[in-house]
Amino acid sequence: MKKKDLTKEKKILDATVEIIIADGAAAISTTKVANKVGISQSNIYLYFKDKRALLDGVYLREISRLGQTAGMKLVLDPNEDILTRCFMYLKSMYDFSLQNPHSLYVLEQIKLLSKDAADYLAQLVGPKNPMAELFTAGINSGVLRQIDRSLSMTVLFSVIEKHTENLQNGLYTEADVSFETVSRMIWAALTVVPYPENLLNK
Amino acid sequence: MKKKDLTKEKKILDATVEIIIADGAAAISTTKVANKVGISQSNIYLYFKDKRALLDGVYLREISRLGQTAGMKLVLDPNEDILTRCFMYLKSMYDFSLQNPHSLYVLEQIKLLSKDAADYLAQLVGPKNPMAELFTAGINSGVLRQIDRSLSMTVLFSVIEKHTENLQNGLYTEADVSFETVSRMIWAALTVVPYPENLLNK
Amino acid sequence: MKKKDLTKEKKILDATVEIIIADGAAAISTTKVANKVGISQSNIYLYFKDKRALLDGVYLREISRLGQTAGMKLVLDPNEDILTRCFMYLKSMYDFSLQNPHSLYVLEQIKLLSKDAADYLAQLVGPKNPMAELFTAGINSGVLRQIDRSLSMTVLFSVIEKHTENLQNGLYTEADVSFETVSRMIWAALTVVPYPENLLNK
Amino acid sequence: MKKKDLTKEKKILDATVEIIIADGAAAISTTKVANKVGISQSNIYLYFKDKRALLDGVYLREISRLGQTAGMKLVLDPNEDILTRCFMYLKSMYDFSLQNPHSLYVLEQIKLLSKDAADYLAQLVGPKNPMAELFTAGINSGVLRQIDRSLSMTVLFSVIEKHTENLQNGLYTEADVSFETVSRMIWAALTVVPYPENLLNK
DNA sequence: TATGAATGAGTGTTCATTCAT
DNA sequence: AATGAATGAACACTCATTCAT
Repeated sequence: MKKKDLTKEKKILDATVEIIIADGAAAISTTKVANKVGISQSNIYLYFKDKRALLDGVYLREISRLGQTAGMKLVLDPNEDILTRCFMYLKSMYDFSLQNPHSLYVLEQIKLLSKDAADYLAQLVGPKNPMAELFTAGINSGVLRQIDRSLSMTVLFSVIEKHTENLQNGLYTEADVSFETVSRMIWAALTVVPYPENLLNK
Repeated sequence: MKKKDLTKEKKILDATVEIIIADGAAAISTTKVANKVGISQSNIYLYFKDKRALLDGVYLREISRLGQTAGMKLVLDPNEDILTRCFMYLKSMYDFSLQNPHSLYVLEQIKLLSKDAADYLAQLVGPKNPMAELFTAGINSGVLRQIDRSLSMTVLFSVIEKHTENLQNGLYTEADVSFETVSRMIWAALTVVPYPENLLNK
Repeated sequence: MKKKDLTKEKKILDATVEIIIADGAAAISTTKVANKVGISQSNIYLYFKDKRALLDGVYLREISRLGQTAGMKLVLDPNEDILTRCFMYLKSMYDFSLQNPHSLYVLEQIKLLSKDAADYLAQLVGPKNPMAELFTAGINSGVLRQIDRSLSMTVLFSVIEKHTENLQNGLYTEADVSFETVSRMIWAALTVVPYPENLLNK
Repeated sequence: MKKKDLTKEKKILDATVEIIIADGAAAISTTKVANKVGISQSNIYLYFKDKRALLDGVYLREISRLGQTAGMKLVLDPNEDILTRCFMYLKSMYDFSLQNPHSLYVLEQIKLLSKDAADYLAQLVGPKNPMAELFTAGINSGVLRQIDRSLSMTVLFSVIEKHTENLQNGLYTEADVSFETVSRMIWAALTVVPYPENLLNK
């Protein structure tokens, strides 16, 4: 169970993601993943003890990717003012999604497969999450709408994911539906303050 | 493939829905469904030619349930003013979801299982849909936000679904998070006009 | 199990034959036959107690059709001279096959499905068969080759069947490969006497 | 799909052939084959990707066996005179069939099961087949009867197959019906020249 | 570290057959 | 005479997982 060859582990995760994108998470099988990587099926079990562990691997990598997004540093900086942090969070997510057009979809697909979806989401939205504190602060400072955080998160993620999907499918271009348009909508849902025009080109 | 025993067909659909709720759409198998109904597995094929047809059956029943919601008549009435119609649409969906707490989840699960999700969604959001006209009118009359309809729909459905789920899971009660709270959030995202306070208790 | 409606029985047999021709005997199923006839599946069991009985029905009808061929009267007439009877048998089979291009194929396909093929063939070539006597006489009178009858029959049937199949498939036309050509070949295999030119246009 | 254990693959093919011989090709099922070999059913899919591939495997092995028959070298030698080559072909087939009493039957059964029989036959009788050239030469040199090759092949194969079957069934012995007897019959059907007595004991 | 071999449980689907109406 | 409903057995095929090498 020692994972020496990190390259191989990465290849396996990549292949899994490819399959999710192409056929959905329900279509994942160790056979298909192994074929895609070009290794033997049983080899996968050296890197992941389970199919479950494989899915977890994909999920966690995607989550951590999301956490390492550039703008995140600013978002988590407690010295920055709340409104800016909130807006930058929105912008970071948007940028991240356009740069990793399949990330949110992959996350959703994996959640779909697990009944214990709540457990997973917990790692993202859960109480231990650094984001929780931002939300609390946001509400307390009168920026964010006073509503359960899960609903705000839902708006944020579902709109950005749908928008990304639309762009991928060529339904429209970013010229037609810009960041400003999308973020105004999300901002209206999440906050009770005017859209921060000044932050737009920051 | 004649379906005399409508009771049985209903039972099969019900069992399928139960499984989706309990374990997700990916967990559906004809065997499980049959066991739940208490019939032989092959019997299912007398009522549904395919597993696909079974899923379609579940999907369509849920969709039609949604379309028959009380408030829908008002929503589709072209003599009513646009703002009222939009608000009533939102309210109808909200009420429907609370009364059928699993409907939206079931619909989403089935959509996520099918790659041809677009085809399905089409029946709901598609151009032939009577809702499309409401949206166009809503935008033209300056009530709705000028943004691709799919994004507005996403906000509407995902928030209501999440809210319903939260209530189901006992995360909070309707006293904590009321229709007004939720609808204000959605309204802010969907429209560019003030929340119609007067329609609240209509 | 009373077979009142002879029309229906015929329709079932016809449908079965159609399926054999299209997809082979292995593809026969009561469902397919019933669908083709436009009756319910269980209805078939009123006319045939078994799938086996259905196949038998097809087989026997085809066999009896073969026995009722015009030229057969002459063949079985013991007053006619042996050489003529032999030639007419060959000609009868040839004509029959061209007029019923699927008959021999159907018979072969049904035999394929039964291990007890020998039992079936028996009805055709067996000792009780009137043809047996013709063969014995043919050999005794020095017309037919002294060889086990089954081998002669094999040449006769397999060549005619293949020829019919070739014509059906458009591999060549009767202008290219005439009765004379084919019958000369068969005649050479079956007999030890010259080809009866005079009987050709009889 | 790598096949290291050639023994196992062979065993599977052998079991399949046994079933064909006992019950006909239509009776083949992966379960039966697996049971006969004494392995789990799914194991078969490690050696053959398909049931189709399994049948192909049986077919091709039988075909190649046929091609490797001793006398074949002489048959294909273009320096040998045509009449000898033709006779040796006949003799090779005869010897092969008696030594592999089920080969021709197995081949026929598999062909009958496939609608695409033509494709299969092609490998045996097809235009790319070295035998095709022998036939053309045979006709041009005035040895073979001027008739479509498929008809000649039919006589050759069906008679030898039937003869082999008769011997197997104990209908008669080789003392009763010798190679000479059978080959004279086939020779008469295939050629327009006298039987080559001198080649008999070669 | 990697693989080929193996398997048992499970998949959706078709089938021949029976029976009450 | 005809049918809809029902079923158990069989089918080809896929899967996650294990193990010896």
